[in-house]
Amino acid sequence: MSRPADGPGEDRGTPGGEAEEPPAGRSGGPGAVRASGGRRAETRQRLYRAAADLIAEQGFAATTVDAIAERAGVAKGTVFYNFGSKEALFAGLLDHGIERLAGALAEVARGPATSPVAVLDALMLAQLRFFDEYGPFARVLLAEMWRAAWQDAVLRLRTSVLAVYERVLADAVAAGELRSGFDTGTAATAVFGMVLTVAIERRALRPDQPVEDVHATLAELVHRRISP
Amino acid sequence: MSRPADGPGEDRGTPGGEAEEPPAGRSGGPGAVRASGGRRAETRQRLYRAAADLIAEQGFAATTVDAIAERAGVAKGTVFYNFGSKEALFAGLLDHGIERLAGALAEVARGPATSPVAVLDALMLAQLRFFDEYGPFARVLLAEMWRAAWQDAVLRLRTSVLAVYERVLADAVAAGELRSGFDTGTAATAVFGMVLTVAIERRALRPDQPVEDVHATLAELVHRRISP
DNA sequence: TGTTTTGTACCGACTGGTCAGTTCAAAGAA
DNA sequence: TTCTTTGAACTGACCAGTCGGTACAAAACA
Repeated sequence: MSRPADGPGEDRGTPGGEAEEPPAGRSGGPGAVRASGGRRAETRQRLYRAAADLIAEQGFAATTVDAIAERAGVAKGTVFYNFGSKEALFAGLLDHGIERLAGALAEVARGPATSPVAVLDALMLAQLRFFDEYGPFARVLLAEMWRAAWQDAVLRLRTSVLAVYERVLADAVAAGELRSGFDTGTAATAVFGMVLTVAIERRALRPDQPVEDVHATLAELVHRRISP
Repeated sequence: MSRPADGPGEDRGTPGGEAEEPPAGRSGGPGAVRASGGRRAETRQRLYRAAADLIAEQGFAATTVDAIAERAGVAKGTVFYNFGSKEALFAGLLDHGIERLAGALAEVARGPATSPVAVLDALMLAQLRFFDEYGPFARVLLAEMWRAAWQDAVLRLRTSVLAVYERVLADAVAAGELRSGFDTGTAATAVFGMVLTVAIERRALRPDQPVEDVHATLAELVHRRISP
């Protein structure tokens, strides 16, 4: 093997790691860390988007790395340079999406304090809008959420997304708007799953229906406005 | 091959078809049809169950026919003898499950006529119980429901399962329990997705919690009993 | 009655193709 | 100079589907 002198076989520089940051030259050069101010980040974004699109259509296993690279407009080698493996790319995609969703919901929850029911409403709308914008990600999440392989991601989903719902429901209990003893954990999952399902269905089957209409229906379902 | 004169190459007996019934000897021998009293049907059942288990864990593409055959305790050839292809096996599995679920819900809807809200309650409980019993199928359905490849099955799901929910919601509108103009289609999907998600979550994370408790939470969420 | 034929159901080694991941020299960017 | 990307060839594992063949029960026949 011709490899010059790169240390014992194993892998060469192998940059693709978990790190969101660039690999950080092991030479410790100080300036090197911040590195290519965003070129690499942009490549990763493109790969995330391409992967989400394809995996939403075909599933993880059926989607080839070649196809992802082609759709993203990069060379196959770039995928492995950036992520190291197909699985790591996917794990990164899940994390990235969950983080954004959690951010969107947390922002709503931080908003001007009104009644818990109003906040719940706003959360559902925010989730609906998020999945409307990132439809492929919604499908990927739905399909892969319960696979044992990605339990880490599911855990993050629970602690960062479902927790927002659960907190609001707990507030509602505290405010006397829900019976005390109400199972806020199950209800949080229920609302999340409801919104996720409807968001996907709307995109797939009724793209013309305004998100706001769908949201109104869900709001009516979930609280007392149900009554005529 | 010893088969006498079976026509030009193409496929030989190629039994694996859609038919639920045995292929039925073309010689028309009357007794032959009932054939080996359900042996084949039982093999198919075993294959359905094995496929559902494995696909729930790993997804369709990642599940090999070899693995399905092994888990079912049959030879690989038998899978192709019975279904013709991996895809056809999966399509059969979806159909089979949807048919059973639709049957369970339709039976509830046919029951003694009470208020629409009570029927909605009963439907949710029935769906919860069904997915509790056929957990792997629930996960398969959730994960694969939106893939373009299985649109036929989704259509059947809509016309035979979601329609039951939609009808009850329409009854509720007619009975004045919901505002007229309420979007029963979206709401039906919402309820279905909510129950599906919660059923999977319960099985995966809280297997000890009684289904009835989960149902009570959902019931409170969905209609006016929400109020303290 | 015993024997032969027929068709169903199943078996499992084998094949042809596919794909994740590797390697590497060279070019572009910062 | 160093980091990042390119592009194309290569490998080794893996897998859907095939096909020659077996087992067996129920006709059909003698």
